[in-house]
Amino acid sequence: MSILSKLSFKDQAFKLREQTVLDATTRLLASKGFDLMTMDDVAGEAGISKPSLYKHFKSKEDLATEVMIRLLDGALEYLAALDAGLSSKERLASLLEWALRVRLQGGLPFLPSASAQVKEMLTRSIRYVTRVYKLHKQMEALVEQAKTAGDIRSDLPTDVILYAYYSRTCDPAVDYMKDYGRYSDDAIVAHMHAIIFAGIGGTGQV
Amino acid sequence: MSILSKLSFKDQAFKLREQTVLDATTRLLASKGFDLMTMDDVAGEAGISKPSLYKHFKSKEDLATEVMIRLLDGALEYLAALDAGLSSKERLASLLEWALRVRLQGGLPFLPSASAQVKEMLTRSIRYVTRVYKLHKQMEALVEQAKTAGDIRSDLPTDVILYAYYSRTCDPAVDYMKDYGRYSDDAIVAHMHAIIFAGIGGTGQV
DNA sequence: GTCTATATGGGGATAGAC
DNA sequence: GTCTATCCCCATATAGAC
Repeated sequence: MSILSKLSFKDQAFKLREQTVLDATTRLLASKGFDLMTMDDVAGEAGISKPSLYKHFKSKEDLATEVMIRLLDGALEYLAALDAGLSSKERLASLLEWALRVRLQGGLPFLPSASAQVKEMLTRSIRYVTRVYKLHKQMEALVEQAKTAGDIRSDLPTDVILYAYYSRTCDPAVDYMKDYGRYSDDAIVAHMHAIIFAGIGGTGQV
Repeated sequence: MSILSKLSFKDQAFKLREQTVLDATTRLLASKGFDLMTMDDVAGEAGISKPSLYKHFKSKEDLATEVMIRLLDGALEYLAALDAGLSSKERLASLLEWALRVRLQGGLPFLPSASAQVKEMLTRSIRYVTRVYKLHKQMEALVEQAKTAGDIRSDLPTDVILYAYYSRTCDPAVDYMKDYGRYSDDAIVAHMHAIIFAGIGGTGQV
């Protein structure tokens, strides 16, 4: 039974419209970024008026935060649904591939912006921080396990590995491969996988 | 003989003030980014008034573009001044270290923004594009040579290698290592070197 | 060339009708 | 709850005095 069937007809429409707005905002955040995205853009893209938009979300910051929360929920769900037989390194690789494909289809990276304002905005949201913490703890465990298995280098600190990993989801190299290199999504994912796990150095070189 | 000594006293002061403005803008672009940086910020940081600022640079875009041009000139100079005995891979590593240290000291990355607006702004400047092209050609040659020497993987396209390389100069992992990991600049440089050249995978793993 | 003071436009947010 | 029309701040850019 869908969650929607518990609600009245009007509330269903309201909830659906909310998802439409979140979808539109996701696309706009991905293409223009937080600073350049205007509430007029969002209203136009979602097909509603600006005051209606403000009935759903009390501010631009609130709206963007909800988008990021939904994205993190998606990541947590994906991670939880992974095949039980996969190794830790395979899980890391699979989640990275998921994130890259989300982004290649107009979605958002985990780290949406280097802007101090956006970072601060997100850390003010308890619901966002809770999810980041939960995901980070799971990722930490995966890296530790992969280190033990010898699939991830043990000579680099775990947090450094994770920072590098998260950063690949917003790597500008993806845009360059797509826009200038004309690579297919599959090729881009494969290249990013190679770059993060094996590096660009020749075999045996450090 | 300094270039300044060819100019009148007044022009010398003018040129020096221009460098002060560029320095201030560099710091502000690094901390706030183009969108959030205001011309009031720049004027205040440089210690002049806004109209004076506009006597030096005709627009905010012009100002930011000049900053990027000066940065690229710095990179080209650094590359040209490298010891003749260095291998191609050593040159690549050295330039990356230079770029990371510039950034760690409040400077800018090569790829200043993922914003379409900023990218378009920069590509409108012939002087900027000329320098990007010149640097890119030199980098391409270095990667090709390093591939031949077996120091860089030959199974990845050269442009993919370069996109990954450029992206490391603006990698958010650097900020995370500095802000959350409390790593020293030397440690950050070493970790970034390890990540780009050797990857995070265990030895012999791909 | 430098300043104070100001014009102009855009964008976040809302009042009030329906 | 949805819209039209509007408020108001802020940031780019400039006019005009010295």
